[in-house]
Amino acid sequence: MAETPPSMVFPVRDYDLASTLSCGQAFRWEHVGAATFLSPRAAEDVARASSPAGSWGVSLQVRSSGETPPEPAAGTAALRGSWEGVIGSRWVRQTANGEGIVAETAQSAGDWSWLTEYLQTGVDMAAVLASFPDDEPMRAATAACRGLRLLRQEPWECLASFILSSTKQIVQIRQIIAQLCERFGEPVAVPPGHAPAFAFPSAARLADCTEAELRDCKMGFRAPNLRRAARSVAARELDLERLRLLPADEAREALLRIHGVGPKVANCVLLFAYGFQSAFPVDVWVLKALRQLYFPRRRPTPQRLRAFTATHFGPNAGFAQQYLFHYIRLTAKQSHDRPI
DNA sequence: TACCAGGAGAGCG
DNA sequence: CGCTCTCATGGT
Repeated sequence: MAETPPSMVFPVRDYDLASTLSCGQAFRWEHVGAATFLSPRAAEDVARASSPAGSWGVSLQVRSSGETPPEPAAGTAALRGSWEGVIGSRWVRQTANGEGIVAETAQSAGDWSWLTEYLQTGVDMAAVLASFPDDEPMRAATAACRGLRLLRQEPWECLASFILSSTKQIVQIRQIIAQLCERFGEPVAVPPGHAPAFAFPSAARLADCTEAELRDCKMGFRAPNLRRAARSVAARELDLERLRLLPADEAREALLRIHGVGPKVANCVLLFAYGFQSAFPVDVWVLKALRQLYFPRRRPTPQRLRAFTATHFGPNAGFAQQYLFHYIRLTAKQSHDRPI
Protein backbone atom coordinates (compact mmCIF):
# COMPACT_ATOMS: atom_id res chain seq x y z
CA MET A 1 0.00 0.00 0.00
CA ALA A 2 1.21 3.45 -0.81
CA GLU A 3 1.22 5.53 2.31
CA THR A 4 -0.56 8.83 2.15
CA PRO A 5 1.68 11.76 1.34
CA PRO A 6 2.48 13.89 4.36
CA SER A 7 0.34 16.91 5.07
CA MET A 8 -0.01 19.13 8.08
CA VAL A 9 -2.05 22.09 9.25
CA PHE A 10 -0.23 24.94 10.92
CA PRO A 11 -2.62 27.14 12.82
CA VAL A 12 -1.31 30.66 12.51
CA ARG A 13 -2.90 34.07 12.51
CA ASP A 14 -1.85 37.22 10.73
CA TYR A 15 -0.04 35.34 8.01
CA ASP A 16 -0.61 36.55 4.45
CA LEU A 17 0.96 33.63 2.66
CA ALA A 18 0.45 35.08 -0.81
CA SER A 19 2.10 38.41 -0.08
CA THR A 20 4.89 36.85 1.92
CA LEU A 21 5.85 34.30 -0.72
CA SER A 22 5.54 36.64 -3.70
CA CYS A 23 6.83 39.99 -2.45
CA GLY A 24 10.44 39.60 -3.51
CA GLN A 25 12.14 37.99 -0.51
CA ALA A 26 12.24 34.58 -2.16
CA PHE A 27 11.99 33.98 -5.87
CA ARG A 28 10.92 30.40 -6.40
CA TRP A 29 7.30 30.20 -5.21
CA GLU A 30 4.68 29.58 -7.84
CA HIS A 31 1.00 30.27 -7.48
CA VAL A 32 -0.97 27.35 -8.85
CA GLY A 33 -4.53 28.61 -8.64
CA ALA A 34 -7.06 26.10 -7.44
CA ALA A 35 -5.40 23.46 -5.33
CA THR A 36 -5.23 19.89 -6.41
CA PHE A 37 -4.48 17.90 -3.35
CA LEU A 38 -2.31 14.92 -2.84
CA SER A 39 -4.57 13.30 -0.34
CA PRO A 40 -8.18 13.50 0.75
CA ARG A 41 -6.91 14.38 4.16
CA ALA A 42 -5.15 17.49 2.93
CA ALA A 43 -8.24 18.57 1.05
CA GLU A 44 -10.18 18.06 4.21
CA ASP A 45 -7.69 20.15 6.11
CA VAL A 46 -8.16 23.00 3.71
CA ALA A 47 -11.92 22.74 3.52
CA ARG A 48 -12.49 22.32 7.22
CA ALA A 49 -11.56 25.82 8.18
CA SER A 50 -12.12 27.53 4.88
CA SER A 51 -13.99 30.72 5.32
CA PRO A 52 -15.05 33.70 3.27
CA ALA A 53 -12.18 35.92 2.31
CA GLY A 54 -13.37 38.69 4.57
CA SER A 55 -12.99 36.74 7.76
CA TRP A 56 -9.44 35.70 7.19
CA GLY A 57 -6.87 37.02 9.60
CA VAL A 58 -9.33 39.14 11.53
CA SER A 59 -7.44 38.88 14.74
CA LEU A 60 -5.03 41.65 13.96
CA GLN A 61 -5.29 44.74 16.01
CA VAL A 62 -3.69 47.22 13.69
CA ARG A 63 -5.92 49.62 11.92
CA SER A 64 -5.56 53.15 10.82
CA SER A 65 -7.02 55.32 13.54
CA GLY A 66 -10.66 54.31 13.53
CA GLU A 67 -11.16 54.51 9.81
CA THR A 68 -11.75 51.31 7.93
CA PRO A 69 -12.93 48.08 9.50
CA PRO A 70 -10.53 45.16 9.20
CA GLU A 71 -10.72 43.46 5.88
CA PRO A 72 -8.21 41.90 3.52
CA ALA A 73 -5.68 44.37 2.28
CA ALA A 74 -6.41 45.84 -1.09
CA GLY A 75 -4.16 44.42 -3.73
CA THR A 76 -3.20 41.24 -1.94
CA ALA A 77 -3.39 38.12 -4.00
CA ALA A 78 -6.35 35.80 -3.79
CA LEU A 79 -6.57 33.73 -0.67
CA ARG A 80 -7.59 30.70 -2.65
CA GLY A 81 -5.06 28.65 -4.47
CA SER A 82 -1.76 27.20 -3.45
CA TRP A 83 1.92 27.97 -3.56
CA GLU A 84 4.43 25.39 -4.70
CA GLY A 85 8.14 25.55 -4.19
CA VAL A 86 11.25 23.87 -2.84
CA ILE A 87 12.78 24.39 0.58
CA GLY A 88 16.18 22.76 0.86
CA SER A 89 15.65 19.41 -0.84
CA ARG A 90 11.92 19.17 -0.18
CA TRP A 91 9.16 20.01 -2.59
CA VAL A 92 6.22 21.56 -0.75
CA ARG A 93 2.78 22.92 -1.55
CA GLN A 94 1.16 25.41 0.78
CA THR A 95 -2.43 26.56 0.96
CA ALA A 96 -3.94 29.20 3.22
CA ASN A 97 -7.29 28.42 4.77
CA GLY A 98 -9.27 30.27 7.40
CA GLU A 99 -7.21 29.07 10.32
CA GLY A 100 -3.73 28.78 9.04
CA ILE A 101 -1.56 27.07 6.47
CA VAL A 102 -1.94 23.58 5.06
CA ALA A 103 1.34 22.10 3.86
CA GLU A 104 1.93 19.01 1.76
CA THR A 105 5.15 17.33 0.78
CA ALA A 106 5.96 14.46 -1.55
CA GLN A 107 7.99 12.43 0.92
CA SER A 108 8.50 12.15 4.64
CA ALA A 109 8.35 15.57 6.17
CA GLY A 110 9.99 14.74 9.48
CA ASP A 111 8.93 17.07 12.29
CA TRP A 112 8.19 19.98 9.94
CA SER A 113 10.58 22.28 11.79
CA TRP A 114 12.27 22.97 8.44
CA LEU A 115 8.98 24.58 7.35
CA THR A 116 8.05 26.46 10.51
CA GLU A 117 11.58 27.82 10.62
CA TYR A 118 11.34 28.96 7.01
CA LEU A 119 7.92 30.53 7.51
CA GLN A 120 8.74 31.94 10.95
CA THR A 121 5.28 31.03 12.13
CA GLY A 122 6.27 31.52 15.75
CA VAL A 123 6.88 35.25 15.42
CA ASP A 124 4.62 37.41 17.57
CA MET A 125 3.33 39.90 15.02
CA ALA A 126 1.55 42.03 17.58
CA ALA A 127 4.87 42.64 19.30
CA VAL A 128 6.62 43.42 16.02
CA LEU A 129 3.94 45.86 14.94
CA ALA A 130 3.93 47.49 18.36
CA SER A 131 7.64 48.20 17.97
CA PHE A 132 7.16 50.25 14.81
CA PRO A 133 7.21 54.03 15.02
CA ASP A 134 3.74 55.45 15.53
CA ASP A 135 3.64 57.62 12.45
CA GLU A 136 1.27 57.95 9.54
CA PRO A 137 3.39 56.14 6.92
CA MET A 138 3.81 53.08 9.10
CA ARG A 139 0.13 53.08 10.05
CA ALA A 140 -0.79 53.12 6.39
CA ALA A 141 1.76 50.45 5.45
CA THR A 142 0.81 48.04 8.22
CA ALA A 143 -2.89 48.50 7.50
CA ALA A 144 -2.38 47.81 3.79
CA CYS A 145 -0.04 44.84 4.21
CA ARG A 146 -1.59 43.01 7.11
CA GLY A 147 -0.11 39.56 7.54
CA LEU A 148 3.10 40.27 5.66
CA ARG A 149 5.95 38.25 7.17
CA LEU A 150 9.69 37.78 6.92
CA LEU A 151 10.95 34.38 5.80
CA ARG A 152 14.11 32.74 7.13
CA GLN A 153 15.98 31.39 4.13
CA GLU A 154 19.05 29.25 3.61
CA PRO A 155 22.06 31.61 3.40
CA TRP A 156 23.62 30.39 0.17
CA GLU A 157 20.39 30.49 -1.80
CA CYS A 158 19.61 33.91 -0.39
CA LEU A 159 23.07 35.31 -1.11
CA ALA A 160 23.18 33.91 -4.62
CA SER A 161 19.66 35.12 -5.36
CA PHE A 162 20.39 38.67 -4.31
CA ILE A 163 23.70 38.78 -6.14
CA LEU A 164 21.53 38.10 -9.17
CA SER A 165 18.95 40.69 -8.21
CA SER A 166 20.81 43.91 -8.93
CA THR A 167 19.00 46.15 -11.44
CA LYS A 168 16.58 43.38 -12.31
CA GLN A 169 12.84 43.26 -11.98
CA ILE A 170 11.46 40.59 -9.67
CA VAL A 171 9.84 38.68 -12.54
CA GLN A 172 13.17 38.57 -14.27
CA ILE A 173 15.08 37.45 -11.18
CA ARG A 174 12.60 34.61 -10.93
CA GLN A 175 13.30 33.55 -14.51
CA ILE A 176 17.05 33.57 -14.04
CA ILE A 177 16.83 31.53 -10.85
CA ALA A 178 14.37 29.08 -12.39
CA GLN A 179 16.82 28.36 -15.20
CA LEU A 180 19.71 28.09 -12.79
CA CYS A 181 17.85 25.51 -10.71
CA GLU A 182 16.62 23.55 -13.71
CA ARG A 183 20.09 23.28 -15.18
CA PHE A 184 22.28 22.84 -12.12
CA GLY A 185 20.02 21.90 -9.19
CA GLU A 186 19.47 18.37 -7.93
CA PRO A 187 16.03 16.98 -8.74
CA VAL A 188 13.76 16.54 -5.72
CA ALA A 189 10.86 14.17 -5.15
CA VAL A 190 7.52 15.45 -6.41
CA PRO A 191 3.99 14.02 -6.35
CA PRO A 192 3.15 11.42 -9.03
CA GLY A 193 2.56 13.07 -12.37
CA HIS A 194 3.86 16.44 -11.19
CA ALA A 195 6.38 18.39 -13.24
CA PRO A 196 9.97 17.93 -12.08
CA ALA A 197 11.33 20.24 -9.42
CA PHE A 198 14.87 21.07 -8.41
CA ALA A 199 16.79 22.17 -5.37
CA PHE A 200 18.69 25.42 -5.51
CA PRO A 201 22.13 24.50 -6.87
CA SER A 202 24.88 24.17 -4.29
CA ALA A 203 27.83 26.52 -4.23
CA ALA A 204 30.04 23.58 -5.17
CA ARG A 205 27.98 22.86 -8.27
CA LEU A 206 27.93 26.49 -9.39
CA ALA A 207 31.64 26.77 -8.69
CA ASP A 208 32.16 24.15 -11.38
CA CYS A 209 30.18 26.13 -13.94
CA THR A 210 31.89 28.19 -16.57
CA GLU A 211 31.00 31.84 -16.82
CA ALA A 212 29.41 31.09 -20.18
CA GLU A 213 27.13 28.46 -18.65
CA LEU A 214 25.97 30.97 -16.10
CA ARG A 215 25.50 33.71 -18.67
CA ASP A 216 23.30 31.31 -20.58
CA CYS A 217 20.82 31.71 -17.73
CA LYS A 218 20.52 35.36 -18.77
CA MET A 219 22.19 36.82 -15.72
CA GLY A 220 24.49 39.03 -17.78
CA PHE A 221 27.26 40.88 -15.95
CA ARG A 222 26.23 39.22 -12.68
CA ALA A 223 27.67 35.87 -13.84
CA PRO A 224 31.27 36.45 -12.73
CA ASN A 225 30.07 37.70 -9.34
CA LEU A 226 27.95 34.62 -8.74
CA ARG A 227 30.76 32.37 -9.90
CA ARG A 228 33.34 33.98 -7.64
CA ALA A 229 31.01 33.81 -4.64
CA ALA A 230 30.27 30.13 -5.36
CA ARG A 231 33.98 29.31 -5.61
CA SER A 232 34.70 31.17 -2.40
CA VAL A 233 32.03 29.24 -0.51
CA ALA A 234 32.95 25.92 -2.10
CA ALA A 235 36.62 26.46 -1.20
CA ARG A 236 35.65 27.25 2.41
CA GLU A 237 37.21 30.67 2.21
CA LEU A 238 33.78 31.98 3.05
CA ASP A 239 31.82 30.14 5.77
CA LEU A 240 28.24 31.28 5.61
CA GLU A 241 27.25 29.29 8.69
CA ARG A 242 29.83 31.09 10.76
CA LEU A 243 28.11 34.41 10.10
CA ARG A 244 25.18 33.32 12.23
CA LEU A 245 27.34 33.63 15.32
CA LEU A 246 28.58 37.14 14.58
CA PRO A 247 27.17 40.52 15.54
CA ALA A 248 25.22 42.07 12.68
CA ASP A 249 27.91 44.61 11.83
CA GLU A 250 30.63 41.97 11.58
CA ALA A 251 28.45 39.69 9.50
CA ARG A 252 27.73 42.64 7.20
CA GLU A 253 31.44 43.36 6.84
CA ALA A 254 32.07 39.77 5.83
CA LEU A 255 29.31 39.90 3.22
CA LEU A 256 30.54 43.21 1.84
CA ARG A 257 33.88 41.62 0.99
CA ILE A 258 32.12 39.52 -1.64
CA HIS A 259 32.43 41.00 -5.09
CA GLY A 260 28.97 41.99 -6.24
CA VAL A 261 27.63 42.43 -2.72
CA GLY A 262 27.08 46.02 -1.65
CA PRO A 263 25.07 47.51 1.22
CA LYS A 264 21.67 46.65 -0.22
CA VAL A 265 22.37 43.00 -0.99
CA ALA A 266 24.26 42.52 2.27
CA ASN A 267 21.30 43.83 4.22
CA CYS A 268 18.90 41.56 2.32
CA VAL A 269 20.97 38.52 3.28
CA LEU A 270 21.32 39.69 6.88
CA LEU A 271 17.56 40.11 7.09
CA PHE A 272 16.16 37.29 4.98
CA ALA A 273 18.68 34.56 5.77
CA TYR A 274 20.16 35.32 9.18
CA GLY A 275 17.26 37.13 10.77
CA PHE A 276 19.12 40.26 11.81
CA GLN A 277 16.01 42.35 12.35
CA SER A 278 17.85 45.65 12.32
CA ALA A 279 19.08 45.24 8.73
CA PHE A 280 17.38 47.77 6.47
CA PRO A 281 17.87 47.17 2.74
CA VAL A 282 17.34 50.31 0.67
CA ASP A 283 16.52 49.63 -2.95
CA VAL A 284 14.91 51.95 -5.48
CA TRP A 285 11.43 51.23 -4.13
CA VAL A 286 12.24 51.78 -0.48
CA LEU A 287 14.12 54.91 -1.48
CA LYS A 288 11.01 56.13 -3.25
CA ALA A 289 8.88 55.28 -0.22
CA LEU A 290 11.22 57.09 2.18
CA ARG A 291 11.36 60.21 0.05
CA GLN A 292 7.66 60.27 -0.64
CA LEU A 293 6.45 59.44 2.87
CA TYR A 294 9.09 60.96 5.13
CA PHE A 295 10.84 63.65 3.09
CA PRO A 296 8.18 64.95 0.70
CA ARG A 297 9.65 68.42 0.15
CA ARG A 298 13.38 68.22 0.52
CA ARG A 299 15.83 65.72 -0.81
CA PRO A 300 17.83 64.09 1.97
CA THR A 301 21.49 63.39 1.39
CA PRO A 302 22.46 59.72 1.39
CA GLN A 303 24.17 60.27 4.72
CA ARG A 304 21.06 61.77 6.28
CA LEU A 305 18.99 58.95 4.87
CA ARG A 306 21.30 56.32 6.36
CA ALA A 307 21.09 57.98 9.75
CA PHE A 308 17.32 58.08 9.51
CA THR A 309 16.87 54.43 8.56
CA ALA A 310 19.31 53.36 11.26
CA THR A 311 17.43 55.10 14.05
CA HIS A 312 13.82 55.81 13.19
CA PHE A 313 12.32 52.36 12.76
CA GLY A 314 13.33 50.65 15.97
CA PRO A 315 14.58 47.15 16.74
CA ASN A 316 12.53 45.58 13.93
CA ALA A 317 13.58 48.05 11.28
CA GLY A 318 13.99 45.31 8.71
CA PHE A 319 10.40 44.28 9.20
CA ALA A 320 9.29 47.88 8.84
CA GLN A 321 11.30 48.12 5.65
CA GLN A 322 9.48 45.14 4.18
CA TYR A 323 6.14 46.75 4.94
CA LEU A 324 7.25 49.98 3.25
CA PHE A 325 8.58 48.05 0.27
CA HIS A 326 5.36 46.13 -0.23
CA TYR A 327 3.19 49.14 0.46
CA ILE A 328 4.83 51.47 -2.04
CA ARG A 329 4.68 48.77 -4.70
CA LEU A 330 1.00 48.16 -4.04
CA THR A 331 0.14 51.83 -4.35
CA ALA A 332 2.25 52.14 -7.49
CA LYS A 333 0.41 49.19 -9.00
CA GLN A 334 -2.99 50.57 -8.05
CA SER A 335 -2.32 54.00 -9.48
CA HIS A 336 -1.22 52.29 -12.65
CA ASP A 337 -4.29 50.07 -12.80
CA ARG A 338 -6.66 52.92 -12.17
CA PRO A 339 -5.23 56.34 -12.95
CA ILE A 340 -7.02 59.23 -11.28
C1' DT B 1 10.75 53.48 -28.52
C1' DA B 2 12.43 55.09 -24.32
C1' DC B 3 12.81 54.15 -19.67
C1' DC B 4 13.52 51.27 -15.81
C1' DA B 5 14.59 47.26 -12.83
C1' DG B 6 14.86 44.85 -4.74
C1' DG B 7 22.98 47.60 -7.41
C1' DA B 8 27.75 47.47 -7.33
C1' DG B 9 32.31 49.03 -8.52
C1' DA B 10 35.51 52.10 -10.38
C1' DG B 11 36.98 56.69 -11.46
C1' DC B 12 36.71 61.44 -10.47
C1' DG B 13 36.57 66.03 -8.05
C1' DC C 1 31.62 61.86 0.67
C1' DG C 2 28.92 62.44 -3.49
C1' DC C 3 28.43 62.21 -8.36
C1' DT C 4 28.60 59.60 -12.86
C1' DC C 5 29.34 55.83 -15.96
C1' DT C 6 29.16 51.09 -17.14
C1' DC C 7 27.77 46.46 -16.85
C1' DA C 8 23.41 42.62 -19.68
C1' DT C 9 18.90 41.74 -20.34
C1' DG C 10 14.07 42.07 -20.76
C1' DG C 11 9.49 44.15 -18.87
C1' DT C 12 6.27 47.83 -19.25
